[in-house]
Amino acid sequence: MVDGSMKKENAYVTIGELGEYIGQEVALAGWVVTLRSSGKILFLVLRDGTGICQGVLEKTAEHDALFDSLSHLGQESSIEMKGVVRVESRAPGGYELAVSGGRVIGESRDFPITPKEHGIDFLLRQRHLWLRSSRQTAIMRIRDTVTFAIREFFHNREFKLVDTPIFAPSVGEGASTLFEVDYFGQPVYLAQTGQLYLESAAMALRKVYCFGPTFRAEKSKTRRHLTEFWMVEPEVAFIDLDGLLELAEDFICSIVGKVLEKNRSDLELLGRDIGKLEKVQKPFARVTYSEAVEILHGSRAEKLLRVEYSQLEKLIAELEAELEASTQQQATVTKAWQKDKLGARIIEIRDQLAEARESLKNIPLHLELAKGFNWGKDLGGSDETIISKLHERPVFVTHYPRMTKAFYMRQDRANEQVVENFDLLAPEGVGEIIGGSVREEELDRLLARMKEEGLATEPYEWYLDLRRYGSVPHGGFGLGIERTLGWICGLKHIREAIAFPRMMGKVYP
RNA sequence: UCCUCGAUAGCUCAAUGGUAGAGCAGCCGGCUGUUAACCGGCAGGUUGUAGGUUCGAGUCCUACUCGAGGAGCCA
Repeated sequence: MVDGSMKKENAYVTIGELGEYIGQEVALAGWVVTLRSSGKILFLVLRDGTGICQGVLEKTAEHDALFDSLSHLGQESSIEMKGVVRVESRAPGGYELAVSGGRVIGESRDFPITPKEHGIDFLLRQRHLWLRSSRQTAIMRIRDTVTFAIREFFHNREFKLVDTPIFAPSVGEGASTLFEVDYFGQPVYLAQTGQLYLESAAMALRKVYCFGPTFRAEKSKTRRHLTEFWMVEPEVAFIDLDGLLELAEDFICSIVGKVLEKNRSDLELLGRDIGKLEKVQKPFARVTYSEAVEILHGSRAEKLLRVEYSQLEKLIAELEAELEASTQQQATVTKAWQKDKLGARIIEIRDQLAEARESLKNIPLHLELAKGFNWGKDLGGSDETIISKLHERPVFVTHYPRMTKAFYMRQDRANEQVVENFDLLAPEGVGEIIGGSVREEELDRLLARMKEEGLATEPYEWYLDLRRYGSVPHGGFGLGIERTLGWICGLKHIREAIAFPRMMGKVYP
């Protein structure tokens, strides 16, 4: 491209662009990741938000003062580091800096997050600092790709972004699951969806979407729940269920494709099985709710759970053997650091063992839930897991019983017991990431459903107007960003998918 | 709301009912190619809270608090 000086946004070169400066002297600015000193030589690993780079400094007469000032820096001190860039296979990242100058920008002492294992409670209390770790930055980069891919996808298809309100005056069903806010003496609720407002906008712009935070006050403490999460919701006029499924399918393929294109190294850092993401191609399987119930009752589900049960038993036996071996080995090794490394591995094995035993214990319960499932109930978490594990790609489940779903979902004219809705279940047992439906466009049917649910019509008059003034078939869906990221990144818990997770009983920092 | 498990140094964890320890982080010293470097030293504690059993409790019992992940509910 152009010469180096033209590219600089300021006096500093970033680590990401070091490859273009081999043999040249550059100045980097960043934070100290680790620092090792051997008396006469020191290695300083710097992180600047674009990558990591090792600086090497020898203690010579010329650099004596510099050596002393750098060798006493604490982890995460911010510094400026100057030197000549050279290729070095032993250095992380492939380049290193022969340090010739440096300056402390901001000191750091006793950084709480050490290069050791930490518990989740501690890490969440240090979330503002935890964000700096390689794993967390990888997730944030993937989130950025996902967010951008979403906007790009809708923009390219002529969808218009419409921002819907966070304060919602009335609630649909289940008022207890929303956060109440005092709005000048009047109770309002933090939005759990922008959908009803979006339907209005779809009657204006035809294809619209909203993308923002959404709030649920459910007292759920599981790995797939947050009280504040981000959701993107498209809404389209003149669309039917098939059209919605196609849209959702293209949407998911587009998002996953972009992440595969832009974040391979991040996925590798997270230890994600990339082959599983590469299988995310059209078409996705489609089963109706009624078929899902049959699957749950049938031999495939039972076989799946039995296979899983024996695999878990095998895994547990292996882990127990390794635990035994590691424990014995730990008693025989002499070096303290060897004991420590084995100790860390033992803790890891115990964690995995505990998790495997928990899963094993749950399988008979899941089997029982699946067998005892009756048509008319909503699918439970374990039921969804079973359906999703039977497929390598995401699966659509459509046509749920009318009575388990919201009043605005369109009744199937061929079978009025069910509605034209769908959930999209991500594979690998992740479960629901999308929920959507065609909306009931006939005023009379909508009013009948509201009556059935015992809903007052008065707060919804504006919404009913959409059926009075040129109603058209329309529909849409909502995608949970954190759940999607959890699936793409292979996270155990979606709390890592957002910078500052809000969970039941956790609002700090 | 229910079920299961847990709480010991800043962090991760040890400790048959019998003198509370180790590693990391911190501080001091040593070491010229380290990859969570290594070696030596120093410092670091009201064992979540309140009771109880006992000659003696980190360990046993009861209650509570907080946390983890399941169920329900949901994206």
